[in-house]
Amino acid sequence: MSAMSVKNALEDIFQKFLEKQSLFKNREALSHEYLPDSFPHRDEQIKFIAEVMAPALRGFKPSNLFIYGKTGTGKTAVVRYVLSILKEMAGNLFSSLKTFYINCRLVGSEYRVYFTMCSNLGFRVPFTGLSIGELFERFCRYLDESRALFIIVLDEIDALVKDSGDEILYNLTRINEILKYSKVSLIGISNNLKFKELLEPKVLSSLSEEEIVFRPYNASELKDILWQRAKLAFYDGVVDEGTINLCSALAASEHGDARRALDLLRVAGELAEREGSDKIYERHVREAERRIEYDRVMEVMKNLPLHSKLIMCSLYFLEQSSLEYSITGDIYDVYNHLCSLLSTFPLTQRRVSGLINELDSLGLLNARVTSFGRYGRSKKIKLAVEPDLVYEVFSRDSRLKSILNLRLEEICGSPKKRRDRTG
DNA sequence: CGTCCACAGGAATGACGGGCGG
DNA sequence: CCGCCCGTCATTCCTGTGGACG
Repeated sequence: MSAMSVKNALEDIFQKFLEKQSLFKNREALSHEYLPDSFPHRDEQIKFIAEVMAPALRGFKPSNLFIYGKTGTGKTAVVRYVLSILKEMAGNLFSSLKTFYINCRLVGSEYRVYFTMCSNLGFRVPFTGLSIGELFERFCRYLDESRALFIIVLDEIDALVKDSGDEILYNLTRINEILKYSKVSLIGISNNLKFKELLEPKVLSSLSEEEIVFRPYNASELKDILWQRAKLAFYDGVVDEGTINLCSALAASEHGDARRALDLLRVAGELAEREGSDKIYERHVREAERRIEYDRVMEVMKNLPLHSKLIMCSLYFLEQSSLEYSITGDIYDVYNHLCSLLSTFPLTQRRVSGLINELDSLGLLNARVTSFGRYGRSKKIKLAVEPDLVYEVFSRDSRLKSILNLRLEEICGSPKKRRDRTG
């Protein structure tokens, strides 16, 4: 193709884009960060949280609050909304009310939580190097110097506790005993209920002086939410009843995740727009569903460390055999062979077992412990994604593409005798 | 009913790179 | 520069275990 015709083609694309009426009036209204000014079906929760937090307006410390509910049930949005109004009103009064919002999954460790809060206060601390005790003392000092009422929101708090323990919560719940001029109140947000079992009773009772549950939305509630946003996001006539119904139904079947529903609608809108359609049809929603999953898996797999990739590869090979599922030992065998093909030192089985669990929680494979009686106890493992996807991602990896076209027998030498596991 | 497989998964420990304060 | 502590990843050693088989 000559340079000229490339240019023409591009101009054509841009021209068509300009001529086309966009379907979106305001794309932002469907994004995760968008804070609407009303929350359908969350009146009760809003009222409750507001009542718990209200004492802050008079400078009293609100009770600690513990919130749980699955992803996409509006916990984060509602809390942020209530706090933003609260701060607004506090600003009109005397009071120095400050809030921290920490997403524990992103922040990750006790140290980094304190670090983040210190930074938000405008104090510079080394981002590593201090002992936690030292950092905590400084943090307390800064809080006291600020002479304010602090509300600390710890979102996805279960992630923090799961790999850092509940020490940080213990410290934060008794921080008021240390502070002279400031007060701290905590809001913990958790995705799963079982989180409570990980806490010591003392911490738990202190953290959840008040407690509230966000139930998943059902399909009809999701519909209301989607309509609210769709009217903001799209021009009239772009979405119809059928589109909204389908999005809500799909999201409702996955534990009523509103975020999911909004994603579906947004991506479906983008697909429809790109196609030049004047409205969103069912096929766009269906395609959006595939697309979202595809993107997610691609993104996660692409960024996997080498050995996790090798584990995925091993499973990919094993699934080409007639076995109904694989177990840890199978994977470790193949994995070992792959390592020697790539002249890499294999990790221990203990570590591989751990990595398999991590891949499971990433949703790339399904692993569940099963007893085979006389034949031991292991994990039944299956791919949770399309094998073609595995192939596609790894064929772009310079280290892996050389082995990806091998067959199982070529890797393990003679086909290993395998116990019958069908049925 | 006990045995024993093939691991699970906890705990302790270590290597390593980063970054402090002195 | 040193000594210390951090988080992360990995190893080593370990005890625990559901249930088919004998």
